[in-house]
Amino acid sequence: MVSDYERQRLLNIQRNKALLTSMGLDKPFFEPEEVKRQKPSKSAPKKRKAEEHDGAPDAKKATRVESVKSTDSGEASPLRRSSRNAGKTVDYKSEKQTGSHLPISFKSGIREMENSGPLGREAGSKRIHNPKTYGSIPGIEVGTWWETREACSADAIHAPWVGGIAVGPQGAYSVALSGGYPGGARFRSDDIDFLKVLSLSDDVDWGYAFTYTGSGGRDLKGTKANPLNLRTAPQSSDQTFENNFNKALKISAETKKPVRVIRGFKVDSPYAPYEGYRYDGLYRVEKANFLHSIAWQEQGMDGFLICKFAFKRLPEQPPLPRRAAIDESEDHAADKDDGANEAAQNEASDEE
DNA sequence: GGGCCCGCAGGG
DNA sequence: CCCTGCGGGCCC
Repeated sequence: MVSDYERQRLLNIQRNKALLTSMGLDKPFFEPEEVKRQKPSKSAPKKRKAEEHDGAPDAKKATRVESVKSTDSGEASPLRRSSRNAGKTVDYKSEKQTGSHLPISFKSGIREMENSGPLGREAGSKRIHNPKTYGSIPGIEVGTWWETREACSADAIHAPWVGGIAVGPQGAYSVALSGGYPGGARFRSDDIDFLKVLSLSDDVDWGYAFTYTGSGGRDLKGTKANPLNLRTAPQSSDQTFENNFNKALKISAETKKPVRVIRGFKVDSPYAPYEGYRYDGLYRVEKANFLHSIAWQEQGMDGFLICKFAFKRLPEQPPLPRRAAIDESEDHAADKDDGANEAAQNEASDEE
């Protein structure tokens, strides 16, 4: 049996899908080579320029993942993981620690190195690049992976440690899909615990297009005597475009400035990394939609209004990595029937 | 797993 | 200076 809240969430998801579809973002508009796998000749090995740097296996110090070191030395690291080996997240974790399957670009970000190759920061975590720039950061390739948001910040990809939107005058510099801000939908589970609030998002992620929830509308302050100072709180008011973060994304939709996108492991999406945070390249805000979906108060009937944004990935970037199909069937079975995912699914399963 | 609380970086 | 924000680590 489905609670009213879950029903509303599913409705919101349908709305978000409709939002993307109405703009033609359900079509396989992205890289043709991603779609037509039947061309065996040219698509296979090179693709990632990341592998050019593969000759430098000198992982001096890993920030935190000490075991991600030179065990991967000579191997040509495949871009995608075989779905055969991908039954469990645990498997991936061990793979990550040996590093055997990871392209170099997945490791470059987690190292603090002196001068070996283009990096976003110096040894002492000092930035060499300014995060307040539109577009890519020199030396940081699409697909670069970090353990923490702090590391993302140090490499100038996404400056805020916590915030999801990096604000600039002509639009957002970058956004983080981190999963910790359900925003668009906070639901009470009637089925399990009457007071339990589930943090389920209604956002749709088709990889090359996705919806994004705005900021605000949550009371993070609490009272003077009892300041909440938490990073999560139930939606307690409407979101508006007066909010600086939302305003920035609205401006992005007007200026069409590119926005750097990182996906975090907490995102409920087949395009989310299993661990850490990954730079997925440049997107554009195609649309800023006011009052698109509804978040529900704990009491129920009073919905809060949410700012929704539609993102589209810019062309001529490396293909997006995608979780193996077997994991997705566990995660959630949504988005099975859209063209974009169909193509990506072929991509994911073609290594069998 | 959940609750608490400490940060930082950025913006006003 | 003040505040916030889709972290992270600690504790239980």
